[in-house]
Amino acid sequence: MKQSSSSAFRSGSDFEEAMASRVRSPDLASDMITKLRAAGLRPTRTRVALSSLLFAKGDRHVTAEMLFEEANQAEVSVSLATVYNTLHQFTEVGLLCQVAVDGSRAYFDTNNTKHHHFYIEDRHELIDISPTNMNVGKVPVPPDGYEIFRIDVVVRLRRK
Amino acid sequence: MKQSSSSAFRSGSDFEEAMASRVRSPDLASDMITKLRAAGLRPTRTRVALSSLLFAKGDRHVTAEMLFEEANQAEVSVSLATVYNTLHQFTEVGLLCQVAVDGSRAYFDTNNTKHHHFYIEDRHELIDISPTNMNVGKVPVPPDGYEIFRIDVVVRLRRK
DNA sequence: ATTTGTGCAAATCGTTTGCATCTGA
DNA sequence: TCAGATGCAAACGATTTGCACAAAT
Repeated sequence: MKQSSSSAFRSGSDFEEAMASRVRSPDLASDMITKLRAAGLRPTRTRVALSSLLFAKGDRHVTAEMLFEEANQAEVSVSLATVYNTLHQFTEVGLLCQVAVDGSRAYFDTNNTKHHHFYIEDRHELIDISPTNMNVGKVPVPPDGYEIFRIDVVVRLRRK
Repeated sequence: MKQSSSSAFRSGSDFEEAMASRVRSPDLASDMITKLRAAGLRPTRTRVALSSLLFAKGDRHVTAEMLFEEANQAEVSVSLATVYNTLHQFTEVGLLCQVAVDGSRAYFDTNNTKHHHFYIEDRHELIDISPTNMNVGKVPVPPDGYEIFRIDVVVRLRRK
């Protein structure tokens, strides 16, 4: 899994050092570089920094605004526009998936395996539901010419 | 069910005539007046006109923009803001329900019974799925202090 | 060197709000 | 009469885009 950081990029570059200084663990950065390369994205500083934030702490559900604040506080300064662009790029290559629950904001989920969600409306908070704990029964046949590519289940919660 | 139109509102009013002239069938208008009154909303011209459009043709999934165009073409001129307000009022009193599938637009569904949806992404189109044809299995217990008030299932479709 | 990404500000889109005016009970 | 609705325009928040600059291969 983990590999020596030098294996992930060209030697003699100060890219490695620059990257390492931006995140807590140099190993994390190199993991991210590997991950980005595997996804076909060039591992730029911004992408490495953002993916480190996103993927370091297990499953997360973030809005662009949330990630933007997090990044600007602790890491490289990024513009909000770039955060949006990056989140969409990550989504396109399958590193993230987008969850439509709120209408007003877009949530991005670092868990890209099949699963569902609780949505706590008054806290604007998402919680994963493993497909083990909840599965959808029979699904009707889609209209002609179309196929199912995803099934989203949102269990909406309110304070008792 | 249906009742004579004069029974629905004060006699001597030209409200009835005005309403009747705005929709194909005066009976439809009076049905709408009844429906609105039952929901605790005053049957104003705008509300009667919009509800006639919404509820005359069976189950529909509309955006504010769609209803706005429809109304302005065929009926009383309404402002887009009023369409939004009216859709929300209808939702609050349970005549409509709001479906969050697209993130960018809000859809309003005239079917307010429990059911699910196909969502055809490339056409931005919703199709009802009766709960008879699809049901969700066991649902995990919600976190403490919260209760489930709705479960949304969206089956996303793509062209084959 | 060439291609690809980034920052910024301005543009856009859907939606909401404030307020003066109108209308139904 | 008078609370409640409506229209309009302006305000708004989230997201996207255009373009000059910077960085990665």
